Amino acid sequence: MAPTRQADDPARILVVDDERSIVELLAMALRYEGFEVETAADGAECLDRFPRFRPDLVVLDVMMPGLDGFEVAKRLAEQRSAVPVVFLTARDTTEDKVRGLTLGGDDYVTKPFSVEELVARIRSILRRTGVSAEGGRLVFDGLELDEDTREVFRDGEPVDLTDTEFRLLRYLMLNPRRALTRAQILDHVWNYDFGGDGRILETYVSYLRRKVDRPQRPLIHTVRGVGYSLRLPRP
Amino acid sequence: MAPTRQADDPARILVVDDERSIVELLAMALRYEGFEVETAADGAECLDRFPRFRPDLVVLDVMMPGLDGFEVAKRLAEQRSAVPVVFLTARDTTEDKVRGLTLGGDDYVTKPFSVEELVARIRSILRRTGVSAEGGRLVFDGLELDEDTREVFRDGEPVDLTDTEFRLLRYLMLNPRRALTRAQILDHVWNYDFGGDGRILETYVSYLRRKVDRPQRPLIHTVRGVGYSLRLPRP
DNA sequence: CGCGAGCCTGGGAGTTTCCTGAGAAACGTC
DNA sequence: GACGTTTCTCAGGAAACTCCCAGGCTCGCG
Repeated sequence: MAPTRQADDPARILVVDDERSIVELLAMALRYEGFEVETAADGAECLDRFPRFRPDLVVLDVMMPGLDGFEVAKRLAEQRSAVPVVFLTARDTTEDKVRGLTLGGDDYVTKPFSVEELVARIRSILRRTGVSAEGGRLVFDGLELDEDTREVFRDGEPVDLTDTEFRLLRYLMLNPRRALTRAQILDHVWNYDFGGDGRILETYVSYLRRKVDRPQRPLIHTVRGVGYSLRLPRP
Repeated sequence: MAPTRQADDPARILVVDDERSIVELLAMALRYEGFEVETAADGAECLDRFPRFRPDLVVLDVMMPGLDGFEVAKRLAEQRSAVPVVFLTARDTTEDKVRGLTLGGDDYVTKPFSVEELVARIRSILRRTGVSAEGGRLVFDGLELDEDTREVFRDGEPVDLTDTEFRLLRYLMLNPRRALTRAQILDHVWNYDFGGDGRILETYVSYLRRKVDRPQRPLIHTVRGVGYSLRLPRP
């Protein structure tokens, strides 16, 4: 019998991709985020698992052998399931193709994505569909970050951030006070195939400090030999 | 029959490394910490032992003859086991290689590591995965140490510690009232290949006393000829 | 009480880690 | 295809940290 979701149950997510490593990466990350996860290796398996698992959301690769992602989504829609879909597309996929197909509550993320970004999109959709109650507004001291509008305020003043700066700040604000290691931050904020110099983190911390931190009353603190931490300054 | 973990059972840890000395070092340290430990000398043995032992966490060397650590982790994941892994990597292993594989609840530690650091990482993961209930906050008299935020308080006052100072204090607070020998402390807090002067311990004890101890009501006591002990002062 | 071993701590050298500016490369826009 | 924006690389210099040393102090013991 298909489980029936209660208010406080973890949301269920079905991950569909033919690349084993991607499926594993996502399953692990999403389970860690507290979701209940099942996986499928192709479209047919997805359609097979769907009715029994009854996910709240499907993460669906577009490029798959056999049924492609769009086709699968169409069949799901035909079953009168209003389940939202997050498509995974290759970078070179023309955006127009994806648009048009992502009309409902759907969304899409281009590979390679950062895990943090995908999780944020999923959370955003679940908020809109009312599955997850938490609001998308993060607040810490005088800092405010709205995940849905992507607006950031410092003491009420709007601040313009680039995409990477925004994701970095969001990750810090999702883990206030914790000392996050450089590796954790790089893993969550940068794309999963980022192979470059880890010192890029320092550059972006520098950018962020300039834009959202105050020389007096700094919130972004270096934890030497470990990483960074968002916390109140010592008195 | 595979044992089933009860709430208060010790967590089970499988240690996999081809260097006998490392395996023994870790097995001893972890058993002493109250974990149930099994060991394996290579990837094949790990995969063999895994289903029967059903560990809550695997400590896995990356560089091993035959199956390497990544490959083993992949095979474990294929068995739908969501077991978290702590990878042991050589210092010169590029971070990028490990990144992307440590996304879930996983983590990694570079060799040579300090035993204390590895144990701390293990505890942190088990806390997050809900296996171990204890919070990451150590308290002794007016001293508080938060393992997640890496914050230390003396009578509510925040204290800034360097990395080594923090690890030393954490080790003392994990073993309150016990007289710890110089060798024990050096073995746990410093990297296992530390070949320097053992008198460095005195230097760091001095630093710590200055930062977290009170001249009246000292907590860090010298046990002459043995080592140090964290305890209340004699009245 | 006096001696020696063990311990404490200030000073400082050497190394590691971090910060930031400058600019190259990639991307999107008109 | 030229421009502006964003991402990323690189390098010099500053700062923080680890570790060693040496002189002096303390404790325990004879």
